[in-house]
Amino acid sequence: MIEQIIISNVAKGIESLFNAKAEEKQIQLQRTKKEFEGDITIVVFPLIRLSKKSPEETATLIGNYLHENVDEVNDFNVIKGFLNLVIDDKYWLGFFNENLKKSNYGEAATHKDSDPVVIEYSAPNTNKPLHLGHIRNNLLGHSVASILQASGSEVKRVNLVNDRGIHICKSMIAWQKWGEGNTPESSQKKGDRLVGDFYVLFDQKYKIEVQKLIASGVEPKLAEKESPLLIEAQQMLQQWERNDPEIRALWERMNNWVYAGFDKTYERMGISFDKTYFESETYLLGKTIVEEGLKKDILFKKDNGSVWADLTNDGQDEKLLLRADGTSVYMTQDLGTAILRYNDFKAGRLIYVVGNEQNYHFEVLEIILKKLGYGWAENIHHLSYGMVELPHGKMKSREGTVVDADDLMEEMYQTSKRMTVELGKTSDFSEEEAKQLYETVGMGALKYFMLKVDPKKSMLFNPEESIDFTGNTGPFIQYTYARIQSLLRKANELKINLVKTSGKTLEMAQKEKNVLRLIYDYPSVIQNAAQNLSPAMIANYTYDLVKEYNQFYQEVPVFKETSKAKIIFRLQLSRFTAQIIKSAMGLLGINLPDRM
RNA sequence: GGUCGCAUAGCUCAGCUGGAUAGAGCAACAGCCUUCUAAGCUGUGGGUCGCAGGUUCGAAUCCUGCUGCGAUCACCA
Repeated sequence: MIEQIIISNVAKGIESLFNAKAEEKQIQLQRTKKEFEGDITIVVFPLIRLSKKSPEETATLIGNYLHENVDEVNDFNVIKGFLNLVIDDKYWLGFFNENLKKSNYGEAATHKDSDPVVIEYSAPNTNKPLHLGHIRNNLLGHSVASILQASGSEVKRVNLVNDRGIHICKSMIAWQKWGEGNTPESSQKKGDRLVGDFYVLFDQKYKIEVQKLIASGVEPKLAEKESPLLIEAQQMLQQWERNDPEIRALWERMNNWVYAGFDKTYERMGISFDKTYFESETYLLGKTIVEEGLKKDILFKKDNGSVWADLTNDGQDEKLLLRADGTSVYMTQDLGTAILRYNDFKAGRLIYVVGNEQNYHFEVLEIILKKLGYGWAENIHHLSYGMVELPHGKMKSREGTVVDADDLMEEMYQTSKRMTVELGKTSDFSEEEAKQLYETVGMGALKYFMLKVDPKKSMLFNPEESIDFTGNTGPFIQYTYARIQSLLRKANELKINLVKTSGKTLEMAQKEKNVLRLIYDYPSVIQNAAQNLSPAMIANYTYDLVKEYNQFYQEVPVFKETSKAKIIFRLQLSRFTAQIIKSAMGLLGINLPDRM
């Protein structure tokens, strides 16, 4: 790496020039700004303490030293406190030729010695279909997993399905009462949608019942608690916990409808898991751990029998872990599943992709696990992402503003189809090819839109305006890729051999070099994105690369060139760019068309 | 009220561990298809980086306070 060469030589230079020792931090490199000549810039301000000379003088002395002692440094210029180094094109071309044939360029080999990263995402409830919020969650989780893999980690993707509880009982009751034996088949509805509809129906009937009670003189709060429907749901939950065969059968039946529906949604989204946990199988897990903690006096019991963790020394309040009746709460279960998961995979790291509304929960989870003696709890990482907001605020099921995942994906398909047909892109496509293109572009637009913003920031989605297809978008990147494929097809027709390298003596146009410089950055972009758990970094990098490539494409024609070597170089550069686009978009779960 | 997070162009977003005149896209306007795909390229206009202090040779970036927005603080999940 050229950066390493420069840093070590700057250190040497400082020693021989100023008789001083530079710390690593003091040698700061950055990319030279476009408006100045050069490739790499050294910021000399931190070094003037060592040189005891003015910034300009220091820069000039170091520049001279590097010019004389480092082959790759061809020239330099000094502007204020910035030393701009011109790196010989031979270096860049050498790098290019060396890496041209690496099919997985940018991706690091898996380090086998370290324990796997376990990443949880999706975590749906089985009482309603997936919505916009889940889309961000799923895309983020899946993409971060891919990025970690590419950076060299072994990764396990897990899902934890919330398949039991009062919510699913509500759907079950509504179905029993008003379902008329309807099934996904008989109603022609996706199973998750069908069950979700019954959940909504329960809520409607429940509200009517509460209103009636209030009208008959019952206190509003009491009415909400004493509604016969709600009591029925609570009783059903108890029956479920007692393993009542009839209830269990219905529960299984309806959940299976939901899973069939989820599978379709996941499939269209391109999301998958290595393992799926079900809460019905894990919800009792935390109890024994809590009881052990109680024995060891790490936790304490209140007079009514409820069990708590005292976190007042950790800047938090007290946290309930077992109710007075001995039943567990969300936190209790999560303690249990964390330990289970850690043991299942010998996890080196546990990542949870969960919205930032649960920041508090995860903070407390980690503290309690540590208190209970699980040192690995510090390897828990909550990938806390911002909410997806609509122009008028959050999604609210009551106001019918929930954006359904399936609906949104279908809309993206239709928009993609409309745009593509308007542009006349598919006139020579078969019907099958055309459909595939609409899907690829529509999903590409959606995924890129969701992933290009920093995960921790909340983002805005406006259902009124459809997601763009021009500018910083998925389709723009896909389009560039398709353009390159077109070039390569033509090269193939012309029987141009792209195997042999073009040597180090080629003269590059500025636009070519710009593209090459970005290609050079890709491996470090992956590492950075992995470190920050940020698909946005991959997206923004790819956009920069593609934008730069399009400038090259527009300004530097390939096949008009008379020099054979240059034609080959430009095609290789194009192919290399396409390869990176494919790799990077792969990390975001975005497919690419060969024509569009 | 306590805790945590966010605030950059009309809108949506970049800006890596502090470094040069703060960048893109959308929208607006003006150009570029007899030339490898115009879902593209070029140009113009648009900013007190929420406000006020502080640290530093240097602050959108770090610290403090304030304002605004959001989340959270349940014997809910």
